[in-house]
Amino acid sequence: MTTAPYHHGNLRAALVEAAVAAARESGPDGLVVRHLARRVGVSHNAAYRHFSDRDALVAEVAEVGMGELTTAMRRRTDRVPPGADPEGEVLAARARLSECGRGYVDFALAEPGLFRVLFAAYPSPPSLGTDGTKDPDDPFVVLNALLDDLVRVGHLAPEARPGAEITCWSAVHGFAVLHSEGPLRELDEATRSAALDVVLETIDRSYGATTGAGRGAAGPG
Amino acid sequence: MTTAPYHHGNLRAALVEAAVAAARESGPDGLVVRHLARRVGVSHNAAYRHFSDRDALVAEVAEVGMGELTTAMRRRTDRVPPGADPEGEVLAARARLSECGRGYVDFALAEPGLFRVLFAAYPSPPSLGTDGTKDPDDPFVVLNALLDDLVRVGHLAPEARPGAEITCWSAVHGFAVLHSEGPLRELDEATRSAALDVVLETIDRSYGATTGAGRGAAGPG
DNA sequence: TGTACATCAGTGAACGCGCGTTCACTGATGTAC
DNA sequence: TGTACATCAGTGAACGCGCGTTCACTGATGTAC
Repeated sequence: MTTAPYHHGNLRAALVEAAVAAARESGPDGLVVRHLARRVGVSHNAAYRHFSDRDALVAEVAEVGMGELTTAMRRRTDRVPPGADPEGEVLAARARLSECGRGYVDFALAEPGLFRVLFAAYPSPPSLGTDGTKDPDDPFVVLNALLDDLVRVGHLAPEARPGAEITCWSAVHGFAVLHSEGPLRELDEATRSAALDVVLETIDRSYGATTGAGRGAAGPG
Repeated sequence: MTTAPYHHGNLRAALVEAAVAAARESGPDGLVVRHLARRVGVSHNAAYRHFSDRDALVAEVAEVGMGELTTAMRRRTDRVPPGADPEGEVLAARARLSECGRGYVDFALAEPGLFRVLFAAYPSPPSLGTDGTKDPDDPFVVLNALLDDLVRVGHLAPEARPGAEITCWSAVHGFAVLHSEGPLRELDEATRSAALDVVLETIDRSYGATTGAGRGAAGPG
């Protein structure tokens, strides 16, 4: 057991790591500079060598969280097998949209603290629409790509495309917020899962109806 | 100008009023016992004669906010003229559901602080489903009644009724949260209004598709 | 290879602030007799 | 009608806590010569 060296060596990274852990445990309120410093074994003002502000540290945590959210979404969309024929492509595109929503909710329920930090510190509005620079780690960019796909394969009518990103985001975000730490937090797992299915089916059915594909196709998932 | 009497006379009500005003201005963080007392012209611990806790005061504010939310919803649904014939009844029921959502969003955007208090202090889950005691001031009860109507007039298939309340709530709540103090808070009024129309049309179209009423009917609103 | 020195990453103590809550107390009120 | 007294609604001071941030400082590091 060596005595602790004077220089930490990687204090900045250690602080971010501790902050992420604290955010997971307690959300934004857990991001207390003094606690993080103690957790890392350093005096409570050493953090100011690496971050100008508490806010700067929070922003870093939000960025990590954003990456994890994107990962959670992609992990699920990537599991959808690509369609073999045109009809299969339609099914795959629809499934990907639903899986994307499930990934979002999964993350919010598995990491409520990180999820709250994300939206407490969310930067100015993300790139809306499909033009402008696209940050591949922005969940909103991922969603837009899936919706474009849905138009491409002919499930969603082009006239119904504008605003679809906000509709999907709203539905899934609202579901996440209400269930993660909101009034529906006590729902049992089965009811919650069924309710999410209903949300996703409702959107899928609506989009199918814009192209007349609504009747008799397989549900999402 | 008379000198202030020793007894306030109606301190409890005055504190609640001040608390509601503070919540409107600054959300949950504005509910500081000491500030409210000063605002009412009373020493900072007099509040404890009327409220056991800060939490008790917050709960009172949440109740007032809940009432205002319900009012905002009903103000809009009540403005929808009842249908004259069966077809008109369908249109009216659909319009009422959309107006209910608009009322919810209206409130969240007009009173972001109160809205946040509402959901920070929301009690255990409200009555789910349609049975159990119904608090007429619970927004969730209002929503459930509108959805039941939609089934009654034949627009929403009975099989699609379960879970519809969570779908609608999620979509509208997510929209409200994202726009009220979330990442979409900077959107201009026209874009926002159009986006809300899209959300409501998406749900309406989906419900119409459950009974085959989807094609060619008038949109919501 | 050795040394002076600038630079950087830490430390300990303290500032200034604000909060919820409690304590012992006082002024006002209203009621029993 | 008058008075003693219980009760209630206030007050001022203080407790205990925790926070972000700053200050003057010290120990370690690495580089120019």
